[in-house]
Amino acid sequence: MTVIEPRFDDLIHAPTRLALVSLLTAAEWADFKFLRDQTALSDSALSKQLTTLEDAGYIEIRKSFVGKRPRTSARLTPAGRNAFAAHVAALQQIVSRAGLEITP
Amino acid sequence: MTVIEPRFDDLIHAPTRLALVSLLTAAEWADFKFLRDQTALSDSALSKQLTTLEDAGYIEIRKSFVGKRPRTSARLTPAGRNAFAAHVAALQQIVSRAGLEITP
DNA sequence: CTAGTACTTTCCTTGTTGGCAAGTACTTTC
DNA sequence: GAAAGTACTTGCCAACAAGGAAAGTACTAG
Repeated sequence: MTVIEPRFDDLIHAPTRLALVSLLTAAEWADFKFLRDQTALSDSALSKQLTTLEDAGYIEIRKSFVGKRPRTSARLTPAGRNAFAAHVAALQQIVSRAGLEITP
Repeated sequence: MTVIEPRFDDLIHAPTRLALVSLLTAAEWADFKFLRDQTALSDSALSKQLTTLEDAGYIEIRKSFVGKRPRTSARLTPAGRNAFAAHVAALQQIVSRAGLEITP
């Protein structure tokens, strides 16, 4: 059992990328359209954010074909999954410092 | 028992203000120096952020004197406390959608 | 050959942040 | 009593991030 050390990550913290990464933790490969619809981002905005996350090493992008149509999918890399978990731990620390109860 | 409806708050989400507000939830009145030291912000940056939070109605600023020296303190308003709780609930929703557990 | 799909890239405008420096209002020190 | 220090506040500015619009790429479909 590995201990996740809290680490606040500015790249992940930004609202749009937080949403993206959280969507990706749930799924394996998620495709462009799905991410665009879930996040309500424009094609160009999504494309840019995916590139940013890819450059950071947090996601992997796969380009395949479905029939003859191109399909772009993304999934978290282990590094991305880790960074997200570490960021969540950091948020948790902030929140618990605040003395708020969290009851799901 | 009041139910807190999740509401993502961009004003609170920004890293510096998230830190500030979380510090304020723990304390009653917190003074300028304390907040500046805990957040590692410059005087000017802190002053501006406090004004931003005050304008939003999230904090209250009190100016008093300790001996002959001025002392600026801040505390959350009920609205601020609520907004923070609602934002935390929103974050929780994002995180839980990701299938990660939060245990305080 | 024109239109459409599925993105990507460039250009540009807008908004946010923090640094730096000057300002305010006193108080303390030399 | 002039200069320096405390405790902030405000104005100006440069850096950067983010998204819209539109053109570009690379095919496929009609």
